[in-house]
Amino acid sequence: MEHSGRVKMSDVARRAGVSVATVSKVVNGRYGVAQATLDRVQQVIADLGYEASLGASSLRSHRTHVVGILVAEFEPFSTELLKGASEAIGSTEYELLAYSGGGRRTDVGWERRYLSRLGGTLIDGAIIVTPTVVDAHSVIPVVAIDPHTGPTGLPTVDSDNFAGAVMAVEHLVALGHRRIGLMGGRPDLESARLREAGFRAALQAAGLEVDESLVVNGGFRPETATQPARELLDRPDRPTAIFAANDLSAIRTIEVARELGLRVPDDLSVIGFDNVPESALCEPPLTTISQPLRDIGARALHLLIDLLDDKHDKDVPTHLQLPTALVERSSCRALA
Amino acid sequence: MEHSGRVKMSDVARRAGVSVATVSKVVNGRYGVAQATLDRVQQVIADLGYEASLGASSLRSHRTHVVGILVAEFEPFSTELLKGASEAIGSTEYELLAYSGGGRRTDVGWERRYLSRLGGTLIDGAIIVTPTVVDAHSVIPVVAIDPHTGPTGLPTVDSDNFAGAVMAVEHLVALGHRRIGLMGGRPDLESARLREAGFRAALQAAGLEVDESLVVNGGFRPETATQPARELLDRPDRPTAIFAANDLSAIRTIEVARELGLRVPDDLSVIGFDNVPESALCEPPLTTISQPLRDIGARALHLLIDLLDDKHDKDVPTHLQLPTALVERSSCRALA
DNA sequence: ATGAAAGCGCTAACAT
DNA sequence: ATGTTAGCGCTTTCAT
Repeated sequence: MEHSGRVKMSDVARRAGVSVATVSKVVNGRYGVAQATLDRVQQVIADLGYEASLGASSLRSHRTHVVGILVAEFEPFSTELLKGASEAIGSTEYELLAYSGGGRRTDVGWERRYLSRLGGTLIDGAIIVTPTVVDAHSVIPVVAIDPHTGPTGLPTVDSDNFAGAVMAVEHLVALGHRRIGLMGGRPDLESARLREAGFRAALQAAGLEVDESLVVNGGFRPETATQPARELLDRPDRPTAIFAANDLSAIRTIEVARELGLRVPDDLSVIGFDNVPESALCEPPLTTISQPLRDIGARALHLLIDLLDDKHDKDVPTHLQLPTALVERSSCRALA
Repeated sequence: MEHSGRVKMSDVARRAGVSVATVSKVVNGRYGVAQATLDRVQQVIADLGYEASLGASSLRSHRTHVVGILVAEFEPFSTELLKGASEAIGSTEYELLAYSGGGRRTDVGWERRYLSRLGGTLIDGAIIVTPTVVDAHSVIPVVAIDPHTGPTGLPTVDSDNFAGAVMAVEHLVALGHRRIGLMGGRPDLESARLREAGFRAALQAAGLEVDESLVVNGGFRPETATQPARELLDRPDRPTAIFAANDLSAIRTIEVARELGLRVPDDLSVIGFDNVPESALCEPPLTTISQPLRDIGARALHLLIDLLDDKHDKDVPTHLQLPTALVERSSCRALA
C-alpha cells in the first residue's frame, strides 16, 4: 500500500481528499473543520495508523508536550529518578523522553550539548540529572536534580545531603568506630561536597580527628572507586569503617575488601548513601542512607510541569530539599 | 549576544562569515572545506556552544545515530533493560533515547504510535519492550524484547521462560508444597503464556493436578495483582505456595498476604520471576527466577546496531534466548 | 572551496 | 470551511 516508509500527513490528505492543512487541523484539534470532514479524516488516520512525526511537528510548532530527562548514563541512580518521573507523568498531558549519550559520556558539558540538541524543538522542558555545567538561561525551562557546586540559579531538587552524611557517621561512631574512612564522591557535585562536609562535622562533633589519608575520591562510580578502595584498605592501619558517598562506590568497596581477604562487616563496616535497590542485592546487604529518589524524580517533574504551564512564579528560585534516613542492613557492626 | 533562544546554524555562519552550507559541512565532517575555514568555523562553534538540533537535522538527513528504546512505562523491569542497553551503547557511536508515554499508557498500540512518532526521523532504529501490536514491517529496524504471543517476524531477545517456570515450581514441590497457585501474567505476552505452560508442565510431571481456581491473572503489575491475590488467599483452602509470573506481582502478593494476617514464608511461600533489584528489597526478600535483564538489554542493543550497520543477514530471523536461574532468598520454605 | 536553492514533514497565517 | 503559502533548522545537490 505505502510505497516506501512511514505514512505521512500528505498520504492521509490524499486518501481523504483534503489538503494537508485540514489534516493538520484535525490532528491538532483546531476549529474550522466540518463534522463530515472531521469524521472522514479521522477514519483515514485510523485506517492508515498515522501518527505525526515528532521531529517534523516540533520543528514548526515549538510545543510538543514532551519533557526530557537528560542523564549522562542510565545507571541505578538515574533510573530510580526515572521511575519516579514516569509515575508522576501519568497525571499529566505530557510524554517522557529520556536521553543519554553513548560512549563519550565522560566528557564535560554533556548537559549543555543534550539541551541544545533537544531543546527548542523536541522537548518543552527538561530535567537535568547531576549537571555540572549549567547555563541558567536555557531556551526551555529546566529543573536540576542534584546539581554542581554553588548556586545554579536553576530550580533544584535534592535531598539533605549534609544531614544524611552526619547520620551515617554518627551511626558508625555509635557502633564504636573511631578510625573511619571516607570514600568521597565527584567533587564537582554539591552533593559530594556536602556529604564530605557532613562527614567532617560529625567526626569533629564526636571529638575525632580526620585522618586525611583516610579521605579518598571514589568518583561515585564503581570503576573510579576501585583504586581508592585499595588505597584505603591495603595497609596495616586501615580504617575499621568506611562511609562511602554513594551506594555504587560502597558496593565496590565491599568487593575490594573481599578481594583483599577482609570480611564485611566483621573486619570492616561499610555504609553507603542513596539506597538504590542494588544496595539490598549486595552481599552483605548494604547499610545506607536513603534518599527518596523516586520522590525526587516525581517532584522535579511536577516542578517542571508547573513551570511549563506557568503555574509557578519564575522569579522565585525554587529549591526542594527532601529528607534522608538511615537504613540498617548488614554491612555495619559494632566494634568488639 | 543571542537575541532570543538557542544558537542555530545561521548564527554560526554569520559569525564565521560563511554560509550555512559550509557550517553544515564542518559539523558533519564533509570534505571540501579549506583548513582555515574549518578552523574558524570550529572555533565559532566552540565559542557559541552550538549543537545541531536533532529535530531539524533528522528531518532532512534520515540518519541520526540515535537509537530508541520504547517502553510503556519506566518501571523496574524496563529500567533494568535500559541499564544494560546504556552500558552496551558505550562501545558504539550511537546515542540512546528512551521514550515512554504519559497517562494513557494502558492503551493498546502504544508501540506502533511511538514508532511512527519517532521512527523515520528521530531514531535510526528501535528496541521495543513487551510489544503486543507489532507490525513486522516497520520503517526502521526494530528489535523486540519479550514480545506478544505468537511469531512476530521481528528479531527478538527473551529468556527461557518455560524452563524458568518449571524450575520455580520444581523448587516449591521439592519444598513439599502440593497446593500451588499461579499468579499469572499478561496473557497477551508470550512470556506469560510460557510461564503458565511451565507451571502446568511441572505440576503434571510431579503428578499433581492443577486446581483451576488457583490460577489467576495478575497482569504483571501491582495494581492489577491486588484483587487476584485476595481471591487466591482469602479462602480456607488457600494454596500453601504461589508462583507469581513476575516479581512485581509476587511482591504485591506478599503484601496482600500480610494484610490478611498471613506470614511469609511460614504460612505461605511465594516465588517470583525476573529478579529485579526490588525483589531483594522486599520483606522477606523474594525467592525468584532470575532473568539476565541487563544482558538482555545489551544483547538487544547490539543486535539492533548490527542491523543498522548491515552486519547482519536480515533474512535470518534472529531469536536470542537467555538462560534463567533460581535465586533463593527468604520467601519460600519447606512445608512442616 | 564555497554558496544558492530546494526540500524534509509539518504548522500557522492568510487567502478564498 | 478549506486551501494556499511560507517557513521551522537543517542537509544536500548543483552551480559557481
